[in-house]
Amino acid sequence: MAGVSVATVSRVINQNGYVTKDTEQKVRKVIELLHYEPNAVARGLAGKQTGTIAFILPDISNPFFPEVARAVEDVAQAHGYTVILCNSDDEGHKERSYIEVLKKKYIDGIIFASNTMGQEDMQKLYHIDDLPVVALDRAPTNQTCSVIRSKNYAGAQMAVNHLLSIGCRKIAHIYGPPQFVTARERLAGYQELVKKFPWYSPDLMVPGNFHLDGGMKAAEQLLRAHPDVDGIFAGNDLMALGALKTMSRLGIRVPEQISICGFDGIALTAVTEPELTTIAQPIYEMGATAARVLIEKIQGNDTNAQEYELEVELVERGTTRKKVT
Amino acid sequence: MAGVSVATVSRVINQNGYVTKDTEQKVRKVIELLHYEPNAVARGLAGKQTGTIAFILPDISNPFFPEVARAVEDVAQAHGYTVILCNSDDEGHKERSYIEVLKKKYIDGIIFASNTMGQEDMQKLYHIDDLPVVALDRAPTNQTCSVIRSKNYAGAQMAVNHLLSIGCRKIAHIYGPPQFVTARERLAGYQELVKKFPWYSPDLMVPGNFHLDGGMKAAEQLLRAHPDVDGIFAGNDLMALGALKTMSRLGIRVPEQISICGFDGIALTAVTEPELTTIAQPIYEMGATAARVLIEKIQGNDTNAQEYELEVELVERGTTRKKVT
DNA sequence: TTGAAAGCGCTAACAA
DNA sequence: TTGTTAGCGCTTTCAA
Repeated sequence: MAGVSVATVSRVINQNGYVTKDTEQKVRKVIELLHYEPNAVARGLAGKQTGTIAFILPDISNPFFPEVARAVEDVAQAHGYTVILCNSDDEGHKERSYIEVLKKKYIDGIIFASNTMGQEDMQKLYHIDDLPVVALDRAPTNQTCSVIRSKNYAGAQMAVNHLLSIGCRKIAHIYGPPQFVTARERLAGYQELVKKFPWYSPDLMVPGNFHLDGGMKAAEQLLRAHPDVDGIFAGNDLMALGALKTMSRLGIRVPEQISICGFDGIALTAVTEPELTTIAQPIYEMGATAARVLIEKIQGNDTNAQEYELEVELVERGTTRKKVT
Repeated sequence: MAGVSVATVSRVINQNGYVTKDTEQKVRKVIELLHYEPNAVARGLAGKQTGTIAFILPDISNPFFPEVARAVEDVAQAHGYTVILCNSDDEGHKERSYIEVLKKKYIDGIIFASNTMGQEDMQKLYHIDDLPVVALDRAPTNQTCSVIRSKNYAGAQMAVNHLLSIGCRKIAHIYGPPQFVTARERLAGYQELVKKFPWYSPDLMVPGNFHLDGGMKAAEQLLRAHPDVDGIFAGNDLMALGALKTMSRLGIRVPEQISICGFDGIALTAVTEPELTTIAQPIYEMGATAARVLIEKIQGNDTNAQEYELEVELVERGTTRKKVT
């Protein structure tokens, strides 16, 4: 110790315990002088907090997630945390193996955007009750896990209402894999609103896979069965873009002949021409909120689970336009 | 120790030092029994290796990077490493602050895809000579840093040759920010090949920003100055997509009136209609190679810097088509 | 071949 | 208010 003391330094650095202004000054000076940097790993060992959180998602290549990841990292960074990225491909065994590794590394908390395991599994199997967890888009089943979601049901209805309002008279829906809550909610929102119409028919709802190709195929199938469809609400933007592609290939004009509305609000919706009308989730905000909530939990405030339901917004663009009749 | 020994366990786990088959068996059994999991943080403290690498990139929201990140994470994961994600926005101070944090955390190595600092800075300022580093897309200036790149110059010429071969007779180039080597190399490749033609003119090269809007504006500007351009080679896919958008807005048919070729091979090139012809880099492969090389360095083999130059490939799609004359 | 013990660098309880 | 010291859980000499 160039100055005088020993682990009073610790007190200075952590700003806890009693220290005289005087000695504090001294210590800080020496710290400065020596370019001293506390060793994070040692602190981790001693304090069981590493200033690291993990973000487990299905696949960072899926265009929805980079923006979320960016938000998570931004907020984490701002609070002095570092984030570990984990691609689970929605496979349970990958999630599990990540969790094991992460726990060994004294991770401080986890943000889950991957859907495989029920919360119960997580708790039971991995004893992460103690570990702060926040989830994106799934129902909370335990007390320690907060959830960030957005208004899928209401959003779906906004989409349908928008299509109705511009004059569509037969609206179909391409829905995502039913194992995702988001897909189910959006489907339900559509169905509820639409079932009262005379043109309603269950096979106006066709399954997709939340990807481009799924949207393309679903749209083809749809048009074969219902050539008179004049509006499509897709369960996410990727499938909507797929549908748009199919239209383009079949020589069907959008929005003149068929209007298309997506869901998510990913950046890609602005690259096509016409640009895609969509129900935009506050994607960045969702990631940022998740990180914020997680960090608050880690730091001890706000222990109980909460559900945050963010607003969605209709972004009207080229793939939908008022019909001139 | 439930079995018999003490830190022989360490030897067993790390498979080093002498241990009898017999005691090894015993130890393993107890490990199994107790569900013992070595504590990674403690190992980190003791051994100065944490099994964690960092991936510093400009922005994970930029569509080029998710696929790289995915590759890095896949390979890391396969080798028992965990990856920390860092968005630098190409700002030096962010890179620096990350490096500081990462060093404190005993990170084992860094993959750099961010371009701000010269290697010299990195070495001089942050003493990361000891730390294994591999860079994506930049010239190596020091001995310890390997570089992964792809054939930008040759790729640019493939693009131009392709446009020539389908009958384009006046080919423009939208180039990226000159501070990026990749942008400079692609520009050089274009220029070298094109300067011998009578139609060549320096203002056929217009600047873009590697983003969609930059491509859109550049294309507008270009067409104003040279309405007779019939081929555009953009420095990356995003700008090419921007150019495509501009064409679509101006009612110019692609590929009939103007052909467009991009560079990178990102997934987005398949969402538009027509789909974008592009010079595809092996994006995933680049990330995977970076991770592989880094891990090899970390593990001691292969200490010296190498340059890996990966092949690119022409992916012919809808935005270019043989002119019928 | 195995055990004892000294760290790795920091935090926190306990004395002083 | 500050110093001592015992861990945190593992690796690694050095002896035995």
